[in-house]
Amino acid sequence: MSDEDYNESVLRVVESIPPGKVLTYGAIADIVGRGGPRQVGAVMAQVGGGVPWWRVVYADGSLPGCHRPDALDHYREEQTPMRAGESVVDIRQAFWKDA
DNA sequence: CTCTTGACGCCGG
DNA sequence: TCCGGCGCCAAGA
Repeated sequence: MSDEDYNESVLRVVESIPPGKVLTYGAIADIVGRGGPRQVGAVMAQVGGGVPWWRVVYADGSLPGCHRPDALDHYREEQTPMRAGESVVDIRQAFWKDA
């Protein structure tokens, strides 16, 4: 497995996330079966520009600072479950339990 | 080769 | 339930 294959695997998982749902860095790392949350984050930072990056959040549903207000627009558009009045995803409901 | 840094996560107070 | 701190893994200086 080369680095490129790893990147591709991560990107593929992110692309497979349906609208209104989200996955955590740790979950993605677990699905890919290689590296850890930090590595997934590293991949996203480098080549995550072409995928629905806003559907990837912290394990507690909070947003990485890099998502900026842009992600909020997508969430509103996709009807993503959010915590009332707070820019935080309701991980309990939004977590994509299949994969 | 060692130290720091970063799109993270879990444990304990 | 909220906060702070420690642990992890790889890349870069």
